[in-house]
Amino acid sequence: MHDDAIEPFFATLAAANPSPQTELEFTSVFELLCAVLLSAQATDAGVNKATKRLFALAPTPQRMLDLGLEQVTELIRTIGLFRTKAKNLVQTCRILVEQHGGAVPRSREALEALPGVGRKTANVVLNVAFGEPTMAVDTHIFRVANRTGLAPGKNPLAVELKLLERVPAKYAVDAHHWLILHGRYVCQARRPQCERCAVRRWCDTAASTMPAEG
DNA sequence: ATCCCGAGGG
DNA sequence: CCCTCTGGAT
Repeated sequence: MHDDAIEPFFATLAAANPSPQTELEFTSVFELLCAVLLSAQATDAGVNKATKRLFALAPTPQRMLDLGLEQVTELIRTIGLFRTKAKNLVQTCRILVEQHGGAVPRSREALEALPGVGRKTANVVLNVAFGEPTMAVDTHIFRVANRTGLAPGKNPLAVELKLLERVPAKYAVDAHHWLILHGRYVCQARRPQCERCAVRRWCDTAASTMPAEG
């Protein structure tokens, strides 16, 4: 993708969706952290079903500790990787209570020190909860960035760094949501919906495989 | 590089 | 059946 295409690319996504948001359901920063931790290799819809049950009984770190690992495991059983995630959730709650006064820390370093929280999860929390212009490169963003030529890279970190240097500052906070939603509903993994893609005129892949518009 | 791991869609 | 879903730890 040419440098000159980046501004209109994001302007088009912005016009179609002025205030993009996560589709994860939460009512506090703690719940956001839990939902994002659970969302690894899982759909938002699936996570929302589980967190509806989980947050009803454990809306705070202390309440989740009181609930215990067995109960937490049962409540999130419908999500993939549920055993690992349950352990990570409970242990994360323990650290929040013992080291952060029951609050979610605001630094990348403290977030990534939580079990089950890596760079991508920390980036989501920093962006959604604290408004920082981070690029949380998930499966969607990795695919869209490479396919379109917006920010090609062989691994998520390489894509993230290229996005940070290439996305205009005015779009930096919302960019990660635009790219996710675009990947989820239009630029899908299996069958990309190029026919109804608003930004195909700037896309490397669509340009090489589809006729020019006329 | 490999493991974890259920739900939903094609 | 197969692939995909806002990955992280080893």
